[in-house]
Amino acid sequence: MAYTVGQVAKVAGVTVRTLHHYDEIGLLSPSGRTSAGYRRYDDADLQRLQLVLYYRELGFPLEEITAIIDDPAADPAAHLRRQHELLTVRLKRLQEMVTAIEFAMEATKMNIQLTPEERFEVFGDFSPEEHEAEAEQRWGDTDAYRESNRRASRYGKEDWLRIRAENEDWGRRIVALMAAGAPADSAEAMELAEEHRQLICRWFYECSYEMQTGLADMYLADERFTAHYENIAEGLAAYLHEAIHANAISRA
Amino acid sequence: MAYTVGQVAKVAGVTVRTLHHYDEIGLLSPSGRTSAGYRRYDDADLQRLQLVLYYRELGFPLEEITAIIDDPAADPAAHLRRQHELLTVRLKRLQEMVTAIEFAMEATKMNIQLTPEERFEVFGDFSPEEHEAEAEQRWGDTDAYRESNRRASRYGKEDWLRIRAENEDWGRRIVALMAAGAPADSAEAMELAEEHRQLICRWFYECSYEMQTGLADMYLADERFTAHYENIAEGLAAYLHEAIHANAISRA
DNA sequence: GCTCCTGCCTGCCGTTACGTGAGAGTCAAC
DNA sequence: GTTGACTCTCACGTAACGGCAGGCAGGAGC
Repeated sequence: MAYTVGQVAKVAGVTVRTLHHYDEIGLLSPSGRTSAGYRRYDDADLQRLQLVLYYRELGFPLEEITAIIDDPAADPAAHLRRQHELLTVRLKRLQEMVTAIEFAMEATKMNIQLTPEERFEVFGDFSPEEHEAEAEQRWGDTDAYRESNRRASRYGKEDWLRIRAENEDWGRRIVALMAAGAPADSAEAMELAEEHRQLICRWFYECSYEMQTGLADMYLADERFTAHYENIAEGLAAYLHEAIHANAISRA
Repeated sequence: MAYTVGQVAKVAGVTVRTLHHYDEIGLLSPSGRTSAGYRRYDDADLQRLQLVLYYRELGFPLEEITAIIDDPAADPAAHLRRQHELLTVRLKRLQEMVTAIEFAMEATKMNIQLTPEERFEVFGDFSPEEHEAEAEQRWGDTDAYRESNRRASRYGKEDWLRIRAENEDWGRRIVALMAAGAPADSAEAMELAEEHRQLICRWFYECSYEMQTGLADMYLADERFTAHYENIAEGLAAYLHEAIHANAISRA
């Protein structure tokens, strides 16, 4: 099968100019021409173009792509493996960025200031080791946050006022309970932990017990989140942490 | 806190030249200068830079970024939500590419020719509807394939010969069994289905029963994969399909 | 006071991967 | 046999910097 520039451009989702350019620089020269000088691409050309586009999407400069593809030591399967590897690396990077954004979202929701280093953690010298497992742990599942923001983006001023009111009401009650001396694993405290979870469920995302305990751990582990709760009442961070864990265990 | 260009560049992971450029085009002008003309960036500038870098990473042209950031209707939270959305879109796109590569890998492993359309499916007018659920279903879990190729990339010629031998041995036995008239849900057929799964486990990736049934479905649904098995023996695709399903049910 | 080294400044030209016409020939169809 | 869609080859334009030149700034050590 032979194709014209236009046809190739259409099926591959690139412009004719791009194909001209690739011809110019010798990255992808059509295997033939018609008598009138029209470019004719065949199946092998398409295969090559596919490789080119994948490597391009992966951010390689065209010159390098030429070298990679013309490398006689690399068979098609090797290219696929290589691209697959590179893709998964990029995937990871993107997931890191998503996590960073989610972290920032949670932080601003709590009125927490980020340090410059944290702000650019994901850009600067990214330390892959640390993020690898931690990032996934930190929020449990990113689908949840996706859902959260899909919902949150639709809330108006009224909704936010209502959320705040519910939240403050809950805050007052847990502070009162703690002040009254009820242990964190008492039925009342656990009930308030359950309310905390359901509040998240109702307004933001489906929050499992597992995810809630993850949040609880973060409230203690990250001092800025700790500070948020300690600001409300001394000892609240630890109290809430224990109540959430106790509740999760009892419901399991 | 005030920072010099060099400090900002270092913490943000960009070059000094880039900051100069952003200043030139008015995208990010430092809030002040020293008496000697040195640029002085403050925390607000850093915050703005963070926004810039995120949008840049998302592929926006700088001019557009200027417009987006200077939009008075968008508060910080709105930016975070927006970036989060964009990121998840990109994430999905990347995952699609990974799936496409995996599809191509499986196809070449089976010596199956791809049509031009399939080749560029992921590039051309991507139809989001179709891929959304299907892509995830097709391979069950992409972690598996990641593992597969991490391992496969380390195999040498000897390994491949061995894999081929094991595979052909298995092929001969299932063909013989089918020819002997043993039903697909017989203990012997199910045992060979189990071997099929363990062959994948041993050489490529941890293949759960669920994933194996996914593969089995594809062997029937995609006629090129069907053809592969039908080439070995008539009715083998369906036979294997049923055996795999029967085996999966009995082990559940 | 002088030197040295590092960091910062402002031009200004180079580069990559195309975009965007201009002007002209080509091809299938009506 | 002319229209309209498609193709060709120059050729200049562009975005987002990279890289270098030539020249101050400022603290450290002598």
